[in-house]
Amino acid sequence: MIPNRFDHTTAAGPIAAKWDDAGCSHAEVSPDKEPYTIVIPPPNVTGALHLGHGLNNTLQDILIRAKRMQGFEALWLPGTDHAGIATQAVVERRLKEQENLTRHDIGREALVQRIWSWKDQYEKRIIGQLKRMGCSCDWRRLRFTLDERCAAAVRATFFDLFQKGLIYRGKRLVNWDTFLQTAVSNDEVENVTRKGHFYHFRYPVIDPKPGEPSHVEIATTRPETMLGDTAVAVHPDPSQAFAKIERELRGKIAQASAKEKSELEQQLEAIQRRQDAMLADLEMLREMAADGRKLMLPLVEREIPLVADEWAKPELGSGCVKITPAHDPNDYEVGMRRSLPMINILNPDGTINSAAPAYEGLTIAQARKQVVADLEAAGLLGDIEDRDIEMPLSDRSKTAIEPYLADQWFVAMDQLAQSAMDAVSSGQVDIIPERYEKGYLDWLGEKRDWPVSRQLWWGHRIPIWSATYDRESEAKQVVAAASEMGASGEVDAKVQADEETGQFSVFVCLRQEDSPLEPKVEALGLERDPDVLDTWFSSALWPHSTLGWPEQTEELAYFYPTSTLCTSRDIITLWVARMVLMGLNNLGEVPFHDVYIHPTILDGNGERMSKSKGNGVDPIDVIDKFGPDALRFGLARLATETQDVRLPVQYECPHCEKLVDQTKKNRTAPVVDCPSCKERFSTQWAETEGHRAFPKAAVVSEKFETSRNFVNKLWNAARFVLMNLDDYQPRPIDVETLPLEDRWLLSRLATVTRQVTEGIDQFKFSENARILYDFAWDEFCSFYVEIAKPRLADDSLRAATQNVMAHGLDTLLRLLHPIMPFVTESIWEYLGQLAPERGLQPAKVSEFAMTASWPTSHAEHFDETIERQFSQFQEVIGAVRKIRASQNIAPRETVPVAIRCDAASQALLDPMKSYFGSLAGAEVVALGPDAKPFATDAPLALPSIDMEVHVDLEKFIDVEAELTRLEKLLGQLVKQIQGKESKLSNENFVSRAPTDVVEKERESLSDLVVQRESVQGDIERLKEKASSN
RNA sequence: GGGCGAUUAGCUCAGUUGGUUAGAGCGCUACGUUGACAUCGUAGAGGUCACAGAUUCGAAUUCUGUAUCGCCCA
Repeated sequence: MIPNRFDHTTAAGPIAAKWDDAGCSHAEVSPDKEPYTIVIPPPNVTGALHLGHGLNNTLQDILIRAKRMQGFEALWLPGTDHAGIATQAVVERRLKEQENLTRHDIGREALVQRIWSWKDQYEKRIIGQLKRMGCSCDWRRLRFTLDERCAAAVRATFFDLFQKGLIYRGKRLVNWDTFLQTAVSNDEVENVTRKGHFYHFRYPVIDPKPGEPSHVEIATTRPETMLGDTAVAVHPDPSQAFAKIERELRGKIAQASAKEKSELEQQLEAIQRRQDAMLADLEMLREMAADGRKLMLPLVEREIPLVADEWAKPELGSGCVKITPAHDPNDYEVGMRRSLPMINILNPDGTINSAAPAYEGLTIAQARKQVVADLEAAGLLGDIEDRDIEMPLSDRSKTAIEPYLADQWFVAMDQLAQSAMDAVSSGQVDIIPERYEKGYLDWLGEKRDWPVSRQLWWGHRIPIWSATYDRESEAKQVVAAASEMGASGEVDAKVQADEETGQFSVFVCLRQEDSPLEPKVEALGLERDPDVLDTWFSSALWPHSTLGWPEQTEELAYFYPTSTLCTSRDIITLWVARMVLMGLNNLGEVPFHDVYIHPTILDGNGERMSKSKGNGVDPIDVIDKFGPDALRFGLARLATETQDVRLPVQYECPHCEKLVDQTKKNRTAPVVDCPSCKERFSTQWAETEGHRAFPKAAVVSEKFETSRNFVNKLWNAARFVLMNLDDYQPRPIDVETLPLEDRWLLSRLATVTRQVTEGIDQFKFSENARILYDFAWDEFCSFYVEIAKPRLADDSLRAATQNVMAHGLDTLLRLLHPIMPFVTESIWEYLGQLAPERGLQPAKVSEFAMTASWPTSHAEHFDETIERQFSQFQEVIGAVRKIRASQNIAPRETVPVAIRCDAASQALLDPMKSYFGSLAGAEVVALGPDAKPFATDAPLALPSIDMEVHVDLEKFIDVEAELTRLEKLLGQLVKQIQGKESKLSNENFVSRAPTDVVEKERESLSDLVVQRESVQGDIERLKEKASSN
């Protein structure tokens, strides 16, 4: 006997093992088949996966399983990403917390060793998560962005770009993370608003002319940066600047609502007052700047110029701004424009360096205090205002980012970016949904050079050896010596002049990993760059490095370009764009044809899921509770075309198993009181032993409950089918001879198969899930299976019913398999035991659902008339049920029913009379044009199909209930009739709307009127009857 | 400041090119358990489609503006 529940806890493991043993997910080069390839967006080994990854990977698996069934050689290539900064940061933080050591204490090799063991641990966990979700990756091809094959690809690419002159070294202002001591990209910086202060300083003017001020006032939120000031700027044309602001404000006022107007007018007045008060002074300063006046920078006693630059805003502060080119991005621009010196005042660890000897060694915070105190002592400190300041924070270390001038390697993006833009504009790469193309093109269009150095130890080390020389001839000699060491494809050397120092740098790039040339290059006095490459550099190569490039493997020839990339929108620029340009550079071909961008999962409060917030849900917790199929089905339903979806998150109380909504408050609490059973449970924040004494609650979402129920429904429908197949004999299905309900099922299967097949190609995951859910539940279970019950009991119909039923279930299993692989596989096995040969022309099916062929949509089975007729039947059933419910007739009672209809409907319904029993607890006693109401009658008219359904209430009558029902019905009818009448009496509607629409309205109005009269008659009769009793 | 998106039932979401009474799941109410399934069945209640204009005979749907929320970029 088959159990009445699908027990995923015992079933899923063995199923996965069988697939694995049979090599179902392994793909090989098969020239006679068309390839379909997906490379996984490699998850970071920094941490475990949450439901965002769950969604991403479920969708990929749906695609790959469907394509595999469709006969493609389907390869889903798995792997993980080393995630340079993130992973090193995690390991370093642990090192500090647990052993109070820094990376410098243990050294490069030991740190990298520790990160490798971290990687091993998390890679294992991630792969385990994917496997439990049922992901049918080709595990034999598992890759890691830092493995040898990927390293070879990185090396080959870097060398190629270097040789093409697309890699150069430059000083740039970078986002410096003083904790991790590395530059981070803009994308790894998050701006937060903090409370801070706005300090006003006075810088003395050197030798002011008569009438000129003795001091210039500036203001800053970061006082310590004044140590690196190299100028003070004033606007070159303050009066014009004021005029421009006034013009803009007036423009806004003209368009503003009354409410905003007064506020804007106040702003305008303020600007005017300011102009009156300050314009003369600012113009004088402008003249002083033109005249070359200098200021004395206090504390460091450096002469700095007063310059005219538009960065100074007359409307803000004193109208003058200090310029610190080495520590502020805007000031850097001013420095470039005005050729100012750039003085770096920071050591890599964020302490003040020897550029300001009096402050050397102080941290930024200490220096800030000291500078303010010293300026006050010197009488140069003005007001200190409170102010909200925007502060850049490192995503990785959560410490403040310092703009910092450093040597970095860059990839010149001009040509590369253009090629990636062209690939999308020309349609070689399709981004779906299309709206994401804009962001991609805009970002690439800026063609900003890509800084690829990271001052880290975890990553691909930059393969450049360098040295600096005073004389160009000397540098050229070294270049010549290095170039002679190997062929031009092995070694490349360049000289780069440094304008600032007047020195000459020699850069030598080596092509091979562990090249024998390394010691020779080092013997020339060159040193290898200590930095590693940005992680995205190696992930940019992922679609081809994983297939063996730079080797010309047969896998590469066969599986590349890949078919589809499935990812989330936050890395369209960081990753997708870079894969496109690297694929084009290295292979001359785009890496994939379709980029499908799926939604981002938010929690119930609309916030992104993350482990650090506590709202991250581990797919394993959901699988433990609801099963892998429920997880997958639930996630697939979320994948609509929108960009965010909300998934409320709950704790599952370990005592009573009730779900407790997660709120912003309780999600960071170490222990929570269960509101249902009043017991306590702990959370991921539990720290003390006291907390840990309470059992820990899993974090899940009830959204998966529906899906779990669906799995159960499917299981039980299959169980019914299986229980009735003991004497099954395969026989061809002859459509012409089948009764209505069978032909209806085949017609619906044809449509559903077509829709689902199209849905896969159009990435309509949610719609597919809905179509299959509705079909399986509302049609296959609620109607087909119910109708099959009496037929299976009838010996003359049993065999044909078994064949169609087995075929229907078979098709449903195949269509559902990509979304719910485990339960469908399990049923498939049972079905195979009883009906190993099945189908329209019975044939032996494959051993696994996973390897079964995808159903074909039989267009010839689609029959509109049949579907319309069947829906008439469904309407009649619905009418009987409504009457029964309104009369509170007990389900075990069978009610006599009379159906007044035309001859055609009579012919249709006559053979289906016996199904009224199981579907509506009714017995049809009269059917056709002559069917009459009963003496004690409950009627329901179905005017759209010209039928009336009557139920004999002789034994059941509840006059009050019936009157209530009829009067409610009458009310609805009257309302609808009024609406229609007013519509049709509107001359505009009648004359302007298309005639068929008007005609339809007229018809439906007359139907409603007929119905109203009949209901009124029923009410009167009933009232009479009630009063006569 | 710019871009993208969202706003529909208590909650989470559908809603095709404008056209009957705007749908589903969960939750809620009532009734119901004799072999597919209570992880179920049947019926029901529940909506000013964020707001304001415009276009149209007709707008959840098209356009403009506003508000709120989220994300990305500066």
